[in-house]
Amino acid sequence: MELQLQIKMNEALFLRNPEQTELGKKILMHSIQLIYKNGFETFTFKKLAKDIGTTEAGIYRYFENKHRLLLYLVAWYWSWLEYQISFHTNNINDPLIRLKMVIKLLATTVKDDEKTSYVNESLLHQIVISEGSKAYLTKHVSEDNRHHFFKPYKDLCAVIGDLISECNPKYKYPKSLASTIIEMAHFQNFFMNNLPSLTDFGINKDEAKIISFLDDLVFSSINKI
Amino acid sequence: MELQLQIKMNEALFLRNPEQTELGKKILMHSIQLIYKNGFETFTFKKLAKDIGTTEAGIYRYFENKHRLLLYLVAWYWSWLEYQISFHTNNINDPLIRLKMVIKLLATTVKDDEKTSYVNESLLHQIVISEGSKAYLTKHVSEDNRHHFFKPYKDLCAVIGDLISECNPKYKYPKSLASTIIEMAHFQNFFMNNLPSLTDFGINKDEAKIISFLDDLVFSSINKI
DNA sequence: TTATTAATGATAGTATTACTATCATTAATA
DNA sequence: TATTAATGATAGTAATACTATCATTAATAA
Repeated sequence: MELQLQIKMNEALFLRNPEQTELGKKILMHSIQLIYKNGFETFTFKKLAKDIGTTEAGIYRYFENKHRLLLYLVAWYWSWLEYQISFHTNNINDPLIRLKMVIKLLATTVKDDEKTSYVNESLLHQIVISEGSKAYLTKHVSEDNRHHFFKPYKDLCAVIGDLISECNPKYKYPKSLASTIIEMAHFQNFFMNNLPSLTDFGINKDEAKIISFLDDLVFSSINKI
Repeated sequence: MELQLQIKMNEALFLRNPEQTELGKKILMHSIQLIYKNGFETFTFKKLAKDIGTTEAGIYRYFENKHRLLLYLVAWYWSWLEYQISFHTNNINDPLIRLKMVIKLLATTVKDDEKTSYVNESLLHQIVISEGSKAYLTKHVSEDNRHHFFKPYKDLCAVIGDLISECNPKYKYPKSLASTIIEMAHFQNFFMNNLPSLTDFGINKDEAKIISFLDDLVFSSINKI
């Protein structure tokens, strides 16, 4: 069985749909590799063009600028993750077990998904950890929000928030707890690998411990009477 | 009584000590204003120089580049906050009350501190909320860490972690919980003001609710048996 | 008092970044 | 066969991120 997964992206994110052409797919594939390797700050369209074997102008036909490309990649990731969550929590009735699964999916290193040929989810996951917050930590966050560029992130947060409310309808901060889980799944990973003294996982760098921490955090909060 | 507060900064952060000259103090004062106003991305030494009435080269004599200046400002902020914490928790014996005070100090909008003439803590607090993570979310985080540029942040985290352990010696994740509190005090504030659907405080934008959320999160976690 | 040093000002220059514009070529479709 | 869509090739511009040089001024030491 060979499946192909296509994620419907907000069309305002790009000038030309990168998923519909060979060059577009190359832009996605190589930008993920380059940003993963050298970070978003030093990433330029010129370097990307050289890497692909096209010209700078060629890239600009797809994305207005590198920030839009980052928004695209990050939005793609959150959409993909929401799909993963709905896939893996399907048929599980107990919301507590579903929530546990969500935490696991958020905090576990991702393997490359064969269903998406031009996106390496494993690298993209690392990019979202290191660069994801830069998507919204800008002066134009409200404008970008008006364009619905953060919809996949907000949708995911809403899904998790609803799940938390399902576990405990009386819990007062489901959305904030949801965004806390999402952010901390990534920040604790980044800290563990780069500033380990900010975590309790520095010695063996075991992501299972991040999951335990988040489980403890979440279920302590919502299991109270 | 007129006091002057001087924070001892890591000398590797600057080329020439900005606190020791008039121009240096202007650089700190005006960079805070400019970054607050336009964000770190569009902030340049050229604009800063023009704002101050000096030349670009003049700024470069103090800071190697704008990222070092950001590191300086953020490090300054965390040092200042640790001082605030030690000041406000002095004479409080109960670690639970001390921890509550810490959360309050982390999550409360800061007023300008008269004791530091050339740093507007209120604006700096907003900068740390919006730009603080960019200090370490880089490819050179390990190198910067080797230079001890994050020491004030790590020190603060250690102080809070120790306080958590004092509240409950059996709690397994004091450092991770500490970094979670610090980050979330800021992220929930940013979300509340810019992407309110990611929080439960969107309607009235009341930072007291952020404090309640963090209190609930922390004390649920550590008060278990 | 003069000599020396430290800090600043003024100016110039370079490589890179972040784009925009134009025109020719090729491939796909009508 | 004509038309359109996508790409390639090239050029150019303003801004960014620096580095270098030399003159001037202010503070301090001999």
